Amino acid sequence: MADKDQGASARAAKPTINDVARLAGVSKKTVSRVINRSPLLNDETRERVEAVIRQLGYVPNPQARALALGRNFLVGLIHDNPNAQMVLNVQHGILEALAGTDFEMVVRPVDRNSSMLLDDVRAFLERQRLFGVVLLPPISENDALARLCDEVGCRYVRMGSAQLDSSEHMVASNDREAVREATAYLIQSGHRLIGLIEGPDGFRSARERRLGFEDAIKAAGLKLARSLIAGGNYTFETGVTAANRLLDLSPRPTAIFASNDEMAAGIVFAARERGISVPDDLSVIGFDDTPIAAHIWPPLTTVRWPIVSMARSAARKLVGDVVLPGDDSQPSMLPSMLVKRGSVAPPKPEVA
Amino acid sequence: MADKDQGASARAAKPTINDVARLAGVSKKTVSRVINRSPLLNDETRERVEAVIRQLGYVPNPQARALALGRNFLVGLIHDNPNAQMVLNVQHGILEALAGTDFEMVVRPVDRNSSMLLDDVRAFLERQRLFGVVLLPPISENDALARLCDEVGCRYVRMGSAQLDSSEHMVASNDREAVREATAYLIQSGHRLIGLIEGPDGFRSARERRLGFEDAIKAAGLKLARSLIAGGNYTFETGVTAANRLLDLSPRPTAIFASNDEMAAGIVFAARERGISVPDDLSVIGFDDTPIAAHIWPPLTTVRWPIVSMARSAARKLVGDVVLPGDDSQPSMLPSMLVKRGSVAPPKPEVA
DNA sequence: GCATGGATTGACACCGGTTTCCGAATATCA
DNA sequence: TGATATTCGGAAACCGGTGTCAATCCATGC
Repeated sequence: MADKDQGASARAAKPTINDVARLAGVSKKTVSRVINRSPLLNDETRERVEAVIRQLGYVPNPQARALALGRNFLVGLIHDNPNAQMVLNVQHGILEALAGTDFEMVVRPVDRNSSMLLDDVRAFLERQRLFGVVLLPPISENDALARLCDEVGCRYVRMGSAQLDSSEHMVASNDREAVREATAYLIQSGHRLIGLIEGPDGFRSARERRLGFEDAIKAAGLKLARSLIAGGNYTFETGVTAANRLLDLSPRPTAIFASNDEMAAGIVFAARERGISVPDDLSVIGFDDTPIAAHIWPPLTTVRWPIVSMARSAARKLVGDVVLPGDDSQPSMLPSMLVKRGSVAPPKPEVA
Repeated sequence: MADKDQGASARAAKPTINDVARLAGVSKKTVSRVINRSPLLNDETRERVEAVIRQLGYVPNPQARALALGRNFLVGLIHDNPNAQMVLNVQHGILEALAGTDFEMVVRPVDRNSSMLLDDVRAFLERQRLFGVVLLPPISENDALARLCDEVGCRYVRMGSAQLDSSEHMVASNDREAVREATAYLIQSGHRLIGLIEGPDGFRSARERRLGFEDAIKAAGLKLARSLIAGGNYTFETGVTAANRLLDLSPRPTAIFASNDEMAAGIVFAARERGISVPDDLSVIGFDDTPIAAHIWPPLTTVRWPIVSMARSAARKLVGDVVLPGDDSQPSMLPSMLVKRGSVAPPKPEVA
């Protein structure tokens, strides 16, 4: 009751498909064919209708299309906020891929630890009838979630650090190889006692990065000491804590690889508190190449994770069929690369 | 052509309003009344229908409702990525306010400098027929954008650093007063030569913060030296550049206030490069209280900007009428507060 | 000149809700 | 008990597109 006048009288009513049809002297269906780029359509008719569309400034109503088609034009981004910069980068990547299409992006943060996770997501997907979703790590590593998407008939693409689904449903980076390379770089710089701050249990990225680390250590014939591996949580604070544990060791490691930049920044923070100089007394390498990596002192040598490209690729995989039929060429694997900055130096002679 | 079987046969068809009506032995209209909480409805009937809804797990189709009602259930977030953490905080605030309602959030980054800005946004709003939008600073300071929203009949709420629209359309913080307080704190600590790195021209937040700075300087009877004010761009890099300019002065300022944390981090970075100790040789205060403020060394004294609360309030203002009719109680002004950490100390005697 | 057939086009039902209009049922009241 | 007011429920139209299927048109072949 008590309807509000939203100023409808002030602005012209939006033209509908019927208006276009009437002015062009064709049927609704034909206009619909023009909109949907149907190939079985006379060029002359198409042009006439398009002229009317331009003249009227007609825009098809997405809600009506969504209802008729049984699905809307929304791509969901489901994430368990791992890191603000990363989430925003992903949003940009997705929107880049969606630009110029009819699709929009809706964002859905979820709580990884909630017992309601699957129910929440199911309700979200069923209610909104999304066209598809992009799943961000770490939540993308949850197989139950992928199965749920299948079950409710929602397309999905998972982003992650390893190929944990068919290439149709996956965009991955090669974390293991990239970390092997980063660690090899430390070894090549002369380090022999190298610490690792790994990510949380159950994270695929943590596992892949740890495996890469181990690959390099083994390949160099070094000993893989259990004590040189500390656990972290991908947060700055746990980076500080883990770094303190490693820096208490004797002999002390001369270099530490952290599974992400936040924790690497924590190492630098902890080192500074103890008067340990980075990189003179301690070399540090992180992972991700978030802005913090370039903004702390010294600038962090890190592995650049191609998150924007991955997101773009993921979104294209989702809507590719519709936008560019037959374009199945989105890559499923994008390489991570070592970025050398100022946090790595050869170890001091007396330590080595 | 070439329809794909999306596994429809595998999952049960979704119940429609007709199924509910049949099972409850009532008409569609009655079910619709239950869904829309119509007051003219027998309690007994309502309960019976609700029981069936629960039993069937019925969820009204948002696309159909959107079509019938002429508006959808989407709240847009329009931003010109000022800072990842801030954008994500705003997303969380909005989604908090929207949780439990039928609304979803769609995100729309725009380019402040694009000549197509207004056309892009207009196309977006007209196409999607959004229920409403939240405008983030700095783009929220664009009056033309607000007028555009009015024009296309889209509700809007602007977030910002000053009350630049009616309270119905605005959620603001009191930046000027908060910065006055922060600067007064520096003066009270003994500083007399205080630098300012301000935000870019044309940003309302930059202006408000500068005014607060000037308020405090004048109130203390200090001289407002033009040379002590440097311009920045709200980025880390310009913070470094501006800090270098100020630190080249002789006599050198003993404290610097930066209009945001990124630039304040740039000051700390520049100081470290020059061997100037923070806070012993230089005190620094930032603004925003982003995570970087707590994660650099020393932890940054800063002004906490209540961005999450502002976003929540903004979203509630938008959908409040629908969700809680008559709830007009969302605040339009939320206070910023000084957070004291480790980057401020009294100036050294010989410098003072 | 007429049948054949591919290329175009249009009529109509339908997606799943909301709303209008009106008849029916219940409650209140004389 | 009958009349009137009030509330509730049902049929059908409508929101603005899309799918199905048949009709129409024109060129070609005999």
